[in-house]
Amino acid sequence: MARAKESLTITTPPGEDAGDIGEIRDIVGFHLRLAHGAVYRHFTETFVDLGLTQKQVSVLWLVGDHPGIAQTGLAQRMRMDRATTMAIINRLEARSLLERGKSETDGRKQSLNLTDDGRAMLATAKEAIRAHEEWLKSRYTAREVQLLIELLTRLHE
Amino acid sequence: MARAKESLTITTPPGEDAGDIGEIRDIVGFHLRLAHGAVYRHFTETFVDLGLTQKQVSVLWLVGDHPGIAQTGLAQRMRMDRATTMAIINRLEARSLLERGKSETDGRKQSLNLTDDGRAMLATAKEAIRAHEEWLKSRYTAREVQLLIELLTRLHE
DNA sequence: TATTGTTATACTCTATAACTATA
DNA sequence: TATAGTTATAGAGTATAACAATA
Repeated sequence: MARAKESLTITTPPGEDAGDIGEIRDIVGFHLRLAHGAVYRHFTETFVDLGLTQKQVSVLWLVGDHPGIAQTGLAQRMRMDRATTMAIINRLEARSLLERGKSETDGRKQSLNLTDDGRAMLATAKEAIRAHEEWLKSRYTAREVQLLIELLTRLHE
Repeated sequence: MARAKESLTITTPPGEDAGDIGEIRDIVGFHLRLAHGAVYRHFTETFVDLGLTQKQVSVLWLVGDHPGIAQTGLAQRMRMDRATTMAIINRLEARSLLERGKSETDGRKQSLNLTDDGRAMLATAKEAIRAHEEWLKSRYTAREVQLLIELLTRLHE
């Protein structure tokens, strides 16, 4: 396992005990967090006019693709718990972008659907996503994009 | 550009307008967010006993590697603004894991250093990080790990 | 003027716990 | 008993704005 590659400044600082596992630059989780943060910031800039967050766009998109989906269905696809899902659905419903209905097959479940405003918003959001993704993909070849998606998928599947 | 690969259920749902840019599964940002979330959750489980977050561990690590670093130095390395950095430093200082001092060369800057408790905590945290990283890397070959780091680095450099 | 630290403020995400209604 | 939704609560990260001290 490669380590201490391209060290920035100090490799063995004073006061370092045992348990040294190398440079922070060798930690995958560190790069994942920085990369996520960078993409999150660019996303926020792109979407500041629409007033939508990453999560909200994902929910709109999934509800658009799966009309009548229940909140638990969303939670599973987005790896969120019920309370977090509630908070996001509440905000989108308050803005009249989607609406809750009762499921016909299971009285416990909700049936989520986009409103006309929600569909229009989703179409606009997808255009913004396209620009955002172009910015993101501009640093990769098409093959590298596929590779990155495959590697990332292994982390959340 | 490949699209509509391994579609889950509905590929062309009713009510879909123009501006369709493909499946949400083709969006790099979507996978990046899910992957980050999965790693974040595992990290939280690993660190629940220590009571440290990703950001807090990263800050301890960087301060340990760069004794006397200023808050702006931390902010640059972690891509945070000053206010966010303050909030994290405040929590760590309140737990006596690091301490603020005045810089000798620039009266505006702070000089951050770990306390003895902070060094001990960092050593423990690095052990936990090692286990966390092994869990993460278990799904990759060594070459894929290097590749993933390189691809992620292009997003935040 | 620019930089650094600080404080105040606000929003989002995340998670836990407890409650209600339904299966 | 288990599942789905709901509500309340809390902590953490993120960002903006305004201010004081220093360069």
